[in-house]
Amino acid sequence: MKYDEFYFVIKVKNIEYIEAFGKNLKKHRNLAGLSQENLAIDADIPISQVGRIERGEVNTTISTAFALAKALNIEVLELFRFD
Amino acid sequence: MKYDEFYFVIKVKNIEYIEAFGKNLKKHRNLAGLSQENLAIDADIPISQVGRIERGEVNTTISTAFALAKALNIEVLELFRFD
DNA sequence: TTAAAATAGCGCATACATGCGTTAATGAAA
DNA sequence: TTTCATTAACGCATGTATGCGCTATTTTAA
Repeated sequence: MKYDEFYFVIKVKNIEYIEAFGKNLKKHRNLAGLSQENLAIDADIPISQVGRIERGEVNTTISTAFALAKALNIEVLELFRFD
Repeated sequence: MKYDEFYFVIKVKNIEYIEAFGKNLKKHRNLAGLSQENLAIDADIPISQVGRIERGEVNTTISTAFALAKALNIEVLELFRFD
């Protein structure tokens, strides 16, 4: 078998967007004056997960976003307000 | 061993919120005049997934929300603007 | 400096979202 | 009615977010 061309189908899941989301979360957490640990406790999620989200390591779910926003005392859509 | 009281720890992942999100997605899809299939194609996700999200069966991710909003030609935060 | 607090980052098991296919049910138009 | 389009809903494999624990690194304050 012989190939003259190679085709790559790469599905990017918008790493930039996920990283921007994490950055924005961190911003709001600092504005609220909360540590990752306190935010995690208030949102009832593991502290390690807060770190992973802020670092853009995970593509988190809308229910987690909801829990975080609630703990931060802001509207969920504020976590999505960035460029 | 004898128990006088039973304690239940149930972690609800906000089914109402997930259902409201799906309802709102459906609203925006209809506003855009798109079928589930066309939206799925534009957003590059399976049509079955669009249906599951609209029906509130799945707790979707922020990157999927991003892809849907892009296909709908709206800001992501519009998908989170509901009560 | 040193000590304490905060964050980064790893490993692992489990739950679940995704991706892909299929059929059933519903709706709309002829 | 019949046909076609749309949506609902199921099954299954795979990837990955979550949850929990732990240690390393960095930051902050004393």
